[in-house]
Amino acid sequence: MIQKLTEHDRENLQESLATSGQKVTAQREIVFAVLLAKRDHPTVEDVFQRARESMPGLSLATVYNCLETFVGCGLVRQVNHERESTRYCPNLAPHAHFRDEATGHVHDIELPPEIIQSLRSILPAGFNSETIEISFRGRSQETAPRSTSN
Amino acid sequence: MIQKLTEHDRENLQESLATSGQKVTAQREIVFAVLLAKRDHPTVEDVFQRARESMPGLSLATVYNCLETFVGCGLVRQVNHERESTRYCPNLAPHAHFRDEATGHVHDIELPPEIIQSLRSILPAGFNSETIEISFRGRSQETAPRSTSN
DNA sequence: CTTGCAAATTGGAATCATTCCAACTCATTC
DNA sequence: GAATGAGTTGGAATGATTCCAATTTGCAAG
Repeated sequence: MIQKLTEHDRENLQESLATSGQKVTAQREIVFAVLLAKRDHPTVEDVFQRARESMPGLSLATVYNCLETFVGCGLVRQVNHERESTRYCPNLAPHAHFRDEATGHVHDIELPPEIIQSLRSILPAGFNSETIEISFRGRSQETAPRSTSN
Repeated sequence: MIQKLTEHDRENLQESLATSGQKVTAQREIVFAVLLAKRDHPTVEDVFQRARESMPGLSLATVYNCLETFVGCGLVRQVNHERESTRYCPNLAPHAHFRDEATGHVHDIELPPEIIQSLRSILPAGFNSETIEISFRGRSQETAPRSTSN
């Protein structure tokens, strides 16, 4: 069973929602509380299960709605890039990706070895990573249609 | 219509496949050629459409198979993390994620401001990014069940 | 208090990428 | 030229997510 929000967390919720013109509801409180209670990067289904313990009537659609709302007003982050079709690229050189939110295009960004080095160095002892994925998202002034096809 | 593979690319394909005990087939050649022809990070559906121009009978399942094979033998990369349920986290501080391939657990990794700085600096002029996502994947000796729940 | 409205919620249907599967093809080996 | 096994195929199944139309709720104005 999920404990109630602290006064502080509740205010935070209330303010963030208010900023984008939305209200605190019982469902939103519970979903938010679930996220704060156990920070294990739950899936929607996880959140749904946990929240239902406190509010058996809660629907999955509402969990989706709440989470979307929270992401929208910056209360939580989505860990996986938003779900889209998987994309493939034959560029095997280390590089990051930049996804233009306006056009949907993905550009390769060269990745200097120093950066890869320093990234590896932030991993705590005992963490071994074969793969690092870096992706930016934002807008670019696509001057010429390069990067995208070559 | 997709041009044929160059001698060099074909050898590359042949060798990579051979290394993991697999053969070059007409379908694989075409799918590989499609990937090399236009490096715009196509989706499976994109690849399917393009490849079909050269081989009308090609099936979608085969495109999936080919791409999986290529990823398996290191010929191409998957740009989106493999498709899984979206996950959420209320940790708004800048941090990277480490996904343990053995357990599936996702750990937050602190992200020093210098790194964020230097990452931003590799973006070419004209690219503005609000969001950077960094994720490692590998194995960790999960000494204690921390990070994952707190 | 009621009435009425807009925002939220709900359950179920629809969508879409992906996976699964059983049948079929094809090159090779015996 | 039959057996073997990898590869391919189309269609069905799955699973996450979105959509939608029908309530319900929270509040504000009368």
